[in-house]
Amino acid sequence: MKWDDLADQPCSVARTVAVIGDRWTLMILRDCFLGIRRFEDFQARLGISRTITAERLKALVDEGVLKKVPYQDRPLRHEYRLTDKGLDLYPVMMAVVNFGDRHYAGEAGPPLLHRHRTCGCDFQPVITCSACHEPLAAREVETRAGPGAV
Amino acid sequence: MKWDDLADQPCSVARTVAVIGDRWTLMILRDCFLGIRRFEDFQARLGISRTITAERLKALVDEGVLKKVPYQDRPLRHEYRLTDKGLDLYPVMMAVVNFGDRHYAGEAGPPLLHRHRTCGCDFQPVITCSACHEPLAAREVETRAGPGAV
DNA sequence: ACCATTCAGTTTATTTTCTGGACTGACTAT
DNA sequence: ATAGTCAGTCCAGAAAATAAACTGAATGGT
Repeated sequence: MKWDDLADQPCSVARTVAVIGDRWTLMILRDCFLGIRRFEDFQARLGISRTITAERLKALVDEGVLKKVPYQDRPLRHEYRLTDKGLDLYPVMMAVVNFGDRHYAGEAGPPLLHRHRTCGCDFQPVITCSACHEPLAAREVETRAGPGAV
Repeated sequence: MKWDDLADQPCSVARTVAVIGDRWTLMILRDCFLGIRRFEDFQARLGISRTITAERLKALVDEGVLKKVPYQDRPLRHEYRLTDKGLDLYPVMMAVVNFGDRHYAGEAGPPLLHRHRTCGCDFQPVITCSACHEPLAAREVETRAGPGAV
């Protein structure tokens, strides 16, 4: 299978992975959620080739995950910001962070802490059921074909 | 930067992405959560080269996300199962699925439904704050250096 | 005994992608 | 005039992915 064919599968994972399922794309998104906006900053922080930085940013813009917003004229320059669709990736990011914190944090603890402004506490993300609001475990879930199945 | 250098960064996203941040690895994990266990089944479902299937499965085993369990002798054959560490990736998967359902489901609706056995309802995953149990929004969160920072 | 089939890979040659480094172009600051 | 900033593009070589064939251990049929 080719990478682009993923987007055509009747699977929400495949369709999403076709967009964000790439090491550098995920790292770019991490930086976006940390407030990075400019090409040179992505480039410097990631330490990857400029070609890939440019290509991945363009792909994310084409997908509607990021948008280019001008921040100066003469010379005209743009910065990259998360769209509402991009912000919807926050749960994915937090789930990834949480996994890293659990399994790869050193003895010192996690490299970053997250504070919930609303309640003022440092937190871990907890995934819950939209129906009963209880935390979800993989083994408690049954999957079956939905309306959009082939 | 090289791919392997990611794992050495003081960042939980980078460390996790070093393990799962690859299109085919994510697709393999999707299948694991759907109950696929055997090499030939992964291979057939994904339609990717056998080389990559073998290499990715091996990497996931080396990382402790999957384990090889013999299911017959003569000839000795193994199947791949999620470890407890692998099951910890469930929130990541569900977050990815949820994003796909929101943004890439056709008019018919999502291709798969998830039912919470505990409460009996179809659900969407909701990410909440471990402290106040309210749903989390990206804009309500502040990030700062934690104990494991450089 | 012989041949086909299953399963889990490995090998190989070719195609695709990624990399580092140099370069472009519009402008500002000294 | 010269250097510097920013956002890229271009290029040749290196690395990774691909399809397709092959290996090897065993079973099942005739």
